[in-house]
Amino acid sequence: MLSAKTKYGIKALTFMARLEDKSPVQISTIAENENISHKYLESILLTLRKARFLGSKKGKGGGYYLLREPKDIKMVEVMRVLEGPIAMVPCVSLNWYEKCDDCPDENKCAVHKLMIDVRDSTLAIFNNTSLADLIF
Amino acid sequence: MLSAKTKYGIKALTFMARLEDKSPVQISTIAENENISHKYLESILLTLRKARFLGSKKGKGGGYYLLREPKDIKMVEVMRVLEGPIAMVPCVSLNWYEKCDDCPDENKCAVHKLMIDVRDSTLAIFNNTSLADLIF
DNA sequence: TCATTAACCTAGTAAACCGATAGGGTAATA
DNA sequence: TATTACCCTATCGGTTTACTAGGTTAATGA
Repeated sequence: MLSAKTKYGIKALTFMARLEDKSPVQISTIAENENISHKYLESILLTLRKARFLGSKKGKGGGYYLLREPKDIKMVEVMRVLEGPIAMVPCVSLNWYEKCDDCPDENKCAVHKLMIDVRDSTLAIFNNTSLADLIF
Repeated sequence: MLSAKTKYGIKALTFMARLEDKSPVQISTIAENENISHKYLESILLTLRKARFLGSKKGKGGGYYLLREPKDIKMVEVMRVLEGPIAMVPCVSLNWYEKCDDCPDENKCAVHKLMIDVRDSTLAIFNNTSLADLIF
């Protein structure tokens, strides 16, 4: 299951990407338009800012804004920041690898073999999709 | 994340598929060989039996056995029984569809669009992989 | 200068989910 | 008829998740 965090994060990013005006957008604006809890969205945008997707401005007229062009924001980066590993099992994760306790030889493991295929195809999609591709 | 339930279920199925002897295998045998808790595996095999992947035999010399040839067991069926929906969000699920509360129009939703692609590529893999493909 | 605005940050919580266990019941075998 | 091994329900402890509370800091502008 995709977490609400990731879902909301992507929605917020696309909301910003769709705007003509490039001046800062307030959390409330996004929260109301996308039907997301203000406070929860706040924590998500904070994460996205720390990951260098967003910049922010405090005080009156402040808010968040995209630091890069939508076409330069690959979904694989967004997914890794918000959702974590792309792989369905740690033993096939490229960035969060972890050995299974129970598996003596992962080269003979059926789950491992299957999940590598799934990881690769999912990865290909996230690598080839940018934020710009999701706006229409 | 893939649940332990699904992981153990697939391991149990491949364990059986690899056997020359087609007589019933006891839970304990699989549990010991694959390092799975006996009691937990028991509940998983029960699920697989109810889903008609396995048959069972009670009493001494009893156990579980595959009802179909490994090549005729598609992973998409196994995944749906053990893991549930293939899709990462209910709004793109073919078998467990559910509308999002927050989304007024899912045709304009970025998450929806992205997750349809992921679902389709994952589905293709599970459709084209049988239990027999995972034994080597 | 100082009130207002809006992002920043830490902590906490209720509910849900998950992996595992307990403890019997039932049917088949020898 | 004792043993074996599957069948079934209930429960539990730990973790994660979605969300909330409540205050701090920095920028704006009247």
